[in-house]
Amino acid sequence: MSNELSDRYSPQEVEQSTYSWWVEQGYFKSQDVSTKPPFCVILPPPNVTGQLHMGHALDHTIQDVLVRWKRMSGFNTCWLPGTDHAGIATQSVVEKSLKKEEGITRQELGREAFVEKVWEWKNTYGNRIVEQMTRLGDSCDWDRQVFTLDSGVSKAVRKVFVSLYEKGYLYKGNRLINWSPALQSALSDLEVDHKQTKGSLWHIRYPISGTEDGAVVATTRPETMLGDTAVCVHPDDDRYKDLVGKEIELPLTGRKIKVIADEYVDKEFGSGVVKITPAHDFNDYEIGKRHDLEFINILNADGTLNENVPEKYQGLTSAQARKKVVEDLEDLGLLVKIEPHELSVGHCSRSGCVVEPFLSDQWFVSTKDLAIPAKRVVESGTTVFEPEKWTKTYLHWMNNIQDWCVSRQLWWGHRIPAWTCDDCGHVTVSVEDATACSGCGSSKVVQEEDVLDTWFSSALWPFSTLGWPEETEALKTFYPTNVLVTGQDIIFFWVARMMMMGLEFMEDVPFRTVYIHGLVRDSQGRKLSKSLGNAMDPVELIEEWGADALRFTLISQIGAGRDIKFSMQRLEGQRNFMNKLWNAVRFALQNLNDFEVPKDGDQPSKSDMTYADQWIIKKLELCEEEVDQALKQYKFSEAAQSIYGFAWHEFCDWYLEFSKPVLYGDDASEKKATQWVLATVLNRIMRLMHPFTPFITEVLYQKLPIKGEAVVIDKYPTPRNDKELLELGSDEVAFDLDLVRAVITAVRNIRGENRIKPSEKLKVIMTPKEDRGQKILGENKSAIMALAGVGDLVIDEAESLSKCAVAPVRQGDVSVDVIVPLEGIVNIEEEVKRLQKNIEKVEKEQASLSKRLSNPNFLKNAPEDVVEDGKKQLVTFTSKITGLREALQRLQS
RNA sequence: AGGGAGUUAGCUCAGUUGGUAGAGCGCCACCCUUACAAGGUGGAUGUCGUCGGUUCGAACCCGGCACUCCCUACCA
Repeated sequence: MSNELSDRYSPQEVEQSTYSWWVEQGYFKSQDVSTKPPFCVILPPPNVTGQLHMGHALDHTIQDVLVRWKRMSGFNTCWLPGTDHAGIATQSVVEKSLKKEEGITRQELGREAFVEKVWEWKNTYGNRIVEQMTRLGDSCDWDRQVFTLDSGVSKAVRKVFVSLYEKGYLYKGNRLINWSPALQSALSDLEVDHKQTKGSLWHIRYPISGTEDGAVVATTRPETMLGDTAVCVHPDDDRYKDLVGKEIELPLTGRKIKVIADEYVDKEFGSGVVKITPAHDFNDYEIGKRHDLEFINILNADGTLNENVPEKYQGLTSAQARKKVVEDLEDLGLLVKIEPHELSVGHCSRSGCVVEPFLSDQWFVSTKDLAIPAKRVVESGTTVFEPEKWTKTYLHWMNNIQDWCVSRQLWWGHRIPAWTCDDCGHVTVSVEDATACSGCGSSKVVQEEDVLDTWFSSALWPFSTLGWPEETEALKTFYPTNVLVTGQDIIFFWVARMMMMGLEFMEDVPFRTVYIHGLVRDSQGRKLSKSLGNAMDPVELIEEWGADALRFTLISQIGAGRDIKFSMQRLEGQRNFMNKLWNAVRFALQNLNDFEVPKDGDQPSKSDMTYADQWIIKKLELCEEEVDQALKQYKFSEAAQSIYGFAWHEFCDWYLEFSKPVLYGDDASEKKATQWVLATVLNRIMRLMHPFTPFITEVLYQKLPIKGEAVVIDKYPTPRNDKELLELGSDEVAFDLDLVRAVITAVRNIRGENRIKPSEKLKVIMTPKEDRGQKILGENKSAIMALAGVGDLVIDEAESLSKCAVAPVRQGDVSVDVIVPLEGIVNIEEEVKRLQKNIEKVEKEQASLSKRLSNPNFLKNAPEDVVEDGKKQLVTFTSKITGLREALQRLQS
C-alpha cells in the first residue's frame, strides 16, 4: 500500500526526490515583474573551491526560513544564488594539484595556460557546493545563479573600477602594505591575523660616530636593522638629549645614520631608543615620511633578503637572517642583552605565513568619502543591523577606515583594467581593452599584471547580480534587497564595502536589514576545525539524520547574536521530533479513511465540537501568533520552540489522546467534527513548520486529505488570515479543558507516585464544588476515563471514604477534589509521605505570600491588581491545604 | 589598551514594562496502553557569579569586584 506510512520516518527516501520535484515545478522562481511585493535575499556567494560546512548550514537555513516564509506570505521571492571565484583560495588549490599531478609550478606553465587550468578545475568541481546546497533544501532561484567571473559581473567590475578612477576614488601608489611572502602578493589589512607570540627583545649597542659611546636600541626584529635609516628618541628624554643630531655607525652595514627625535617614542619602553626601518614597519614608515628619511627595501618578493644588504646576508630568509645578525652582533660585542617579550605578529589569513610590511606599487580605493554616506544610512536607520549591537561595530570601523589595497599579485581574478604606455608612461584606465594610450596615442600599451581583491567584485554583488550596469527589470524590482544574512566575521570584508559601493553606484542602500548570526561551535564551545578533529560535514549529518532535523536543530539554537554550541544529542532530539510528526500524521490517516472533505460552507459547527477540538484551535491560534511575531523580529529560536511545544506537547500529547475516544466512539457528528479538526490542524502545522523543515512537511502535507497543490506555495498560516477557523476556538472552553487536564494529571500523579500500573483500572471519585465544575466534568467524563485510565468514575459529593488518596485541584474559581480509594492497592505509608510533602510545600508558599500581604507598605505601594491576585492566590492555597489535611486524616482514619 | 557580550538546574539556554524562577536534553521510577520505545506517564534538581545601593519587593534597575569569550588597535 503506497498510502501506508511506515512507523519510522526515513528522510533519505524522500528528501532528494522532493527537492527535484520543487525545482521541476518551478516553485523557487521569481518574476522580474510582478504584482506581488518583492522580497529579495542575495546569498553570500560561497567559494567555488569550498565544501559546505556547518557555518553555511546555519547561514543558509536562516535565509531559507525567511525566504520560504515570505514566499508563502505572498511575496515575489527571489533568493539569488551564486559562487565566488575566491582568488587566493582557488589559485592555491589548483597550484597544489598542478604540482602533485604534473610536477610543475604555475610560473613554469605560464599565465594564460594556468588560468585555463583553473577554469577547467572550476568547471569540473565548482558546482559541488551548489549541489550540497540542494541537500539542505535551499530554495534558491537557480535560473539566476551567478559566478563572480561571469561576463556580466566582469563588465560591472570594470565599469566600477573606471568610474572610481575617474572620480578620484581609486589610485595607484607606492606605499607600505602587508605582503604575504608565501603568496607573493599584497593583502588588505583585514586579511592579516594578529597572533600573540612569545618572542624576544634584543638590546643592541649602536656605536656613535667619533666616540667610544653607543646608544642601546631595543628591537624585536634585529634582522631589519640592515634597513635602518635612523635612530629615534623622545624629544623630552633627558637621558638622550645630547644624542639628537649625532651620527650612528650602523653595525654590519658600514652605513652612517642620524639620531632624530620624535614624540612617537615611549620613554618607558625598552631602552627608550628606537631603531627606525621605514620600509619594513608601519610606525617607522610614518616617522620616515615625517623626517624625510631614506626608505631602504631589504626584501625580495619571496621574503628573502635582497641586494640592499651586505652580501653575506643576501638570499637568507628573515628567520635565517635574524639568527645570523644576532650571532654577528654578539661576535662584535654589541649585543647587550636578550629579554623574553610577548608581541603580536601578523600572519597571512590565507597561507598562514608571517606577513611582512613591504613597500610596493599597489592600487588603492580611497575610502574616506565613500564611508560618509555608508555611515549616515546606518545612523539614520535606513539599513538596520539585527541584532542592533552590530551597528556600533560597523560605525566604529567606518570611522577608522583606511584606504583599501585592492591589487593582488595573482593570476586568478578580475585583471585590473589599466594599461601603461611604454612610450610616455601614461596610464589608461578603460572598460574596453585599451589598444592605444589615451595620452599620446601610442599603441605600445601593456595591461597591469595584477588582479583585483576578490572582495572588490563581492562589493558589487547586490546590483551586479541583478544585471547592472544594464537597467534591467530585475534590478528595478529587487534592488534594494531586503535582508542580508551573514556572519560577524565579514561585516568589514563585505557588508561595509557593499554599502559603500551600493550607495555610490545605485544611490540607495544594498539591503534594508543586515542579520548577523554567530558561529557554529562544537558542544564544548570550541571552533570547528579540521586540525582539532571536531569538524562536522553537514552533508553527512543530513544523510544520517535528515536535513530537517539539522535545520531545526540549528534554528532552534540561535540566540541573539550568540554562537551556537552544536551537539549530536540535540540533533537526535530533533530527529525524534520529525519522527513524532510523522507518526502523528500516520495516526491521523489511519482514522481519516472515511473522512470526506466538506464543501465550502459545510464545515462542522461549533456545537458538534468537543472541548478538546475547540481547545486545540485556540492553542493553534496562539502558536501561529507567536511564530508570526517571532519571525517578524528575527527571533528564530522562539518561533521554533513555540512550534515544538505546540506540535508535541499540546497537539500530540493531549489533542490526539482526546481525539481517540471520539474517533473510536459512535457519535457520528462529533466524530466528523473531530476528523475535520484533526485534518485541518495538521494541514496548518505543516504550513506553519514548512519554512523550518521543508522536506517532511511537504511529504506529509501531500498525504493529508485537506491540502492544496504543494505546501511550499500554500499560504502561511497566521491568526489574521483565517478568522473563520479561529472563531471555532474559544478561550472559555480552553479554560474548561485545562480543568479536565488538571484532574487527569492529578489521577496520573497519584498513580505514578504510588507506582500503580497503568493496566490497573482505578475507581475515582471527583467532587466538584461548583456547578461549572460539575458541568465540565460531566461533559468530559469519557475523555477523563480514557486518558486517566479510570474504570469507574463517580462525579458527586464526597463520600466518607477511608484509605484514599486525595488531590485538591484548583483551576481559577473552580474546585474539585480528586479522590482515589487505595484500599488494597498500595502502601498507605507512601501516600501519607506524599501528602505530607505536598502540604509542606503549599504551606511554605502560603506563608511567604501571607507575609507579603500583611506588610502595610506592600498594600500601600503595590499596584491593585497585584494585591488582588495575591489575595485570590492565598484563598486557593488555604483551600488546597484544607483539602490535603482532610485527605491525610481520611487516609489515617 | 579600547570596545562588545556573557555568568540562571548536571548540560544548552529562555526569562517581555521589577511581583518571588522556566524549557529542552540528561537523570530517577514505572510502563512494549492498537501513531510513535526515535515512545508514554510521573518525579527530583537552583544562595539566579560576587559585594553593595535603590525599592514594600531585584535574576531583572544602578555602582564596585571576579572570571569567561569575542572584536578592534598595537608596544620598538
